[in-house]
Amino acid sequence: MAQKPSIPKGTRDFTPAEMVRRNFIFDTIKGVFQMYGYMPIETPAMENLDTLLGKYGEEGDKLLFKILNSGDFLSKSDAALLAARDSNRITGQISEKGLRYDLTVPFARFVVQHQNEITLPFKRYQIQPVWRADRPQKGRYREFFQCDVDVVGSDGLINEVELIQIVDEVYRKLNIRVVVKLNNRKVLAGIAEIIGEADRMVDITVAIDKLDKIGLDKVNAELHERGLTPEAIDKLQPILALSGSNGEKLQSLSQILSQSPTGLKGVEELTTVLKMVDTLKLHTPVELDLTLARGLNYYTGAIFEVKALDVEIGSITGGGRYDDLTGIFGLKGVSGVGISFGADRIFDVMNQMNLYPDTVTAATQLLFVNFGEKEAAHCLGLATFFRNKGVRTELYPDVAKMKKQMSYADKKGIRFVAMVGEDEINNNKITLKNMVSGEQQTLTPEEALSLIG
RNA sequence: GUGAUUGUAGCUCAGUUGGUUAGAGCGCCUGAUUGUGGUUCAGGAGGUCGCCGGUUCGAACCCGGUCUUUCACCCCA
Repeated sequence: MAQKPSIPKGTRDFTPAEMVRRNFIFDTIKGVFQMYGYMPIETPAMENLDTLLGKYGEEGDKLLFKILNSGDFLSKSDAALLAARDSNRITGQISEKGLRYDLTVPFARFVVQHQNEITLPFKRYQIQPVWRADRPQKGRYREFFQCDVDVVGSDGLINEVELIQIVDEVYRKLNIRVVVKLNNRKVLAGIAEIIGEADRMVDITVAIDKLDKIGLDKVNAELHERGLTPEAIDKLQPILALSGSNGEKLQSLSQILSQSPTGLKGVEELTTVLKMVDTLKLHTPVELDLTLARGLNYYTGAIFEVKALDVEIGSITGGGRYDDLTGIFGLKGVSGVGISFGADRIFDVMNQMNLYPDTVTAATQLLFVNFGEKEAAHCLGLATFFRNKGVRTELYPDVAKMKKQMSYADKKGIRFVAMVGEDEINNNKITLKNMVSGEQQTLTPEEALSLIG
């Protein structure tokens, strides 16, 4: 019985036409990364579960895809837990591997594990899929590609600047209008500190992150719900109301945070980065956004987010500085900073706006019609001639009706069809048909080449 | 995890208050045209109406469950 084939929720197949476009995106991004001295690495799709667990917060743990142990995994598990149907606790007994949730944590693991083979500062890029057991929705998939660039082992803020420069360059090459939003965790920590809620930074940031979306009143309501005192919420108001240029915001902040050394350090970092970025004269606006929080709680300094200006789709790139991610795996004192381009969202944006240049194609340029065994053998040699000259060439593999072979060329968007039968073989010519104009003429291979090239 | 929403031919979609044999456009296949595609014309194939169960004399249509699609929330690229 033939069953209807399907793929898991939130995953997708990509057709050749789509892959050509996706590869254009990947190649563009990769090219820019390499131009800045980042080197590629790859890590396994699956990691040991204890590498992943606890790195993304409670919510992140829930979104991890876990892999069932091989063999008779139930025989070794605790009967009482099984009987109690306690999924959370039974998980540790039946699963010890999980699919990677992002590329940053596996990278941190990689750095620690290979610390003797790599030279700090270590600049790497990594383009691989990640998996999250989320409910799919607009711009959100369960399997998607991230394109990460990170540098570890360097505290210099020049790295932050360089990353912004990379963002600018990638999106200029892809022709997507974006804005870079910049914030700093130290500033957020300072704010939490001076309003007297130092240990509630995550609650505060998660709430104010929604300011754009739900408005001030609802943010205040949520802050209250999350257990902040009315006094603290009151003190927060002037900060939420901050406006003006980046410079003006920084000025106000340095006053507001004057009692918080951490906060002031954040302001100083932001100032330094923004000053350097200014001198670069980028196309992309860089905006200081205090409401930018970002979920991942391993960030300790700069936080970035990039939003597309012409398409409503959440952020298409994000990242930040993490001072001690490798510490969890036993290597202290190595700071990292990096960003991640969300390839699938970029793909969605590019598709929606049809931003691909016409040159994005991998179509065959020349098809040899197959008239029979003898003719095909002759065409094999001719095809090699054209391929050696850089023409994407194929020979139809079967002796099929002309109509079928022509329509194959038509559907594949092949511009030229070569017909080589007995006459052509004898005269060492080929009959070349231009599928767009419909014209055809009999030529020597060299003449044909100049027409195709 | 919470709340909605979708599912009929390969694709996009019609399908009346529940009533005989479920339709259209596009695509596909064959021929008109044995060395000529895209246009035209003639013909043809293709459907357990997502799946399981229930109500009914009778279900694509009503009810329940389940899977899937899309969307919002939580969270996030």
